[in-house]
Amino acid sequence: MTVRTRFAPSPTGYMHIGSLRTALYEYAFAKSQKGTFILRIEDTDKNRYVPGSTEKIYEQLKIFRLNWDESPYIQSERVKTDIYKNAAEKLLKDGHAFYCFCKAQTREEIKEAHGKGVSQVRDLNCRNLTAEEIGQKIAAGEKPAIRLKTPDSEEVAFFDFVVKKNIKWNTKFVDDAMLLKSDEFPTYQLAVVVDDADMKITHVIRALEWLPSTPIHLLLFKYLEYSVPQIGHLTDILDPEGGKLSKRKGNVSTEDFLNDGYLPEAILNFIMLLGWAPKDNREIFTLEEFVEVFNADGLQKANPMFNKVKLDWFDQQYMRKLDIKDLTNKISNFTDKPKGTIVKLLPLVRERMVTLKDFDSLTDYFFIRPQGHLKNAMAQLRGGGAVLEHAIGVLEKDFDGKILEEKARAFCAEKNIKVGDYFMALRVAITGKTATPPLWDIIKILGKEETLKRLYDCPTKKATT
RNA sequence: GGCGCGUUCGUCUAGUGGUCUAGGACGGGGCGUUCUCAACGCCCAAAUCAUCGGUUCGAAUCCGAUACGCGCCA
Repeated sequence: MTVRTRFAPSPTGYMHIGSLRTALYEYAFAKSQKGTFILRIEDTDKNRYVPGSTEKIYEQLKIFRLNWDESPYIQSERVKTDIYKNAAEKLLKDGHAFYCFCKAQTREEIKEAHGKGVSQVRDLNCRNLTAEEIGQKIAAGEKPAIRLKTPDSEEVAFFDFVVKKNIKWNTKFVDDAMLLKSDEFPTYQLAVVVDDADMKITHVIRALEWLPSTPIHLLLFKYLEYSVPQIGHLTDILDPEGGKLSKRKGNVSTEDFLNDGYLPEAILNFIMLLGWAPKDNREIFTLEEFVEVFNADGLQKANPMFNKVKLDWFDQQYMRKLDIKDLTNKISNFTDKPKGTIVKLLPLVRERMVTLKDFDSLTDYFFIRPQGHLKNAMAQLRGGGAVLEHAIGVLEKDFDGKILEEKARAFCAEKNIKVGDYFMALRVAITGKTATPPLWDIIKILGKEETLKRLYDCPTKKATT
């Protein structure tokens, strides 16, 4: 049997980094077994639907190269085929569901009605209505919803192939889940089961947060007479601040990271290892390599914490792998500088960049002459003024890196100053910074005229004292 | 509150009864190279394997309880 996995996001605005990871594992699981990976948009919850987000999901998956097979399945369109309604009616007919006429309640209302601490699992109002009562209500124009008639005390269980454990529940703790709303739209619970069966999904891989609704699905699979797929639950990514990774604590959407200048390959590689590990400590994987080595055994069961510092490291690794042309193109999305300029300065800064965004801040001194703060910096350097005068003398005569180096060393030896101090004085005078690429590389690009102008503009006299 | 899942260096993890004085990576510290930074090379610190109890000749590895974390329901 061919493996079929699905990525089933809800279009609620953006692609969460955790969703991307789920998609990645689903993709890798299918592809590693020459299987099929499909995409299903779960958009039956009209309240949570955000226009444009379906397109965003397509776009993001493409950026990360998680290409799905078959055309995407859209639940709101499938509603029109009555597939969910038919399933709900079958359950009704077989006595596994009941009509519910209760008004939809908000969380707050339910809380108030039942008091805190009381878990209301059974629907007492409508579960036991007689056929006659139901008939009257419908005749009176009331639109019923359909809910699952959960058995009172049965055991439901399944083997989680990720957690590698048998997990079971007593149905007395499983609620009478809403299946079909009064507008005939299915809830997540019904739609997911009907679709996984209809699309012949062999392996359901989803986040741990769905584990508690699994007993409902298990009952539905049974009552609808579908065969149950393998089910496995993935860890949730935790925020270093505590709790699940959430929007208000920082970046969570894949777009956020992309906009911050991280390369898709780096993000993907980082995500791979947040919840899955190989046996051999290897860390760098392209998507293809990952598919090659991926297996469910390496999936973790403890929630990992999102550690941005490691992401930075991955980004640096991938940035170095790019050739100048690719890197230039990518950087040009994050700076106003023309590509010609980027190409020229890139060799000086590429080892120093962590993200694509860093180009501007690492090269700003090429475009902005160092200003007032320079005085302070200069004053701290012993003999700074004399150094600058010396350097000016050398550069005016010979604009050459080798000669500058030689003469600087000779000068330092004679005046008994450190070579490091000499170049630091020059560095600060020319760039206004204490950390830069090797000085001559910068001077060469600035040119003789600009370099000398910057040196002349320094408050050498004051700094000498 | 109820139900469920989890727990190895700060973080991601290797480890599936003796080979573990617990390995790797990120981060941190140090040294080297060096005009600074970065990069690179070498080295170091860092886990009583959550705790307690049990099984066993022997446990990070098996079992139980507790604690803590995370989630779901409402």
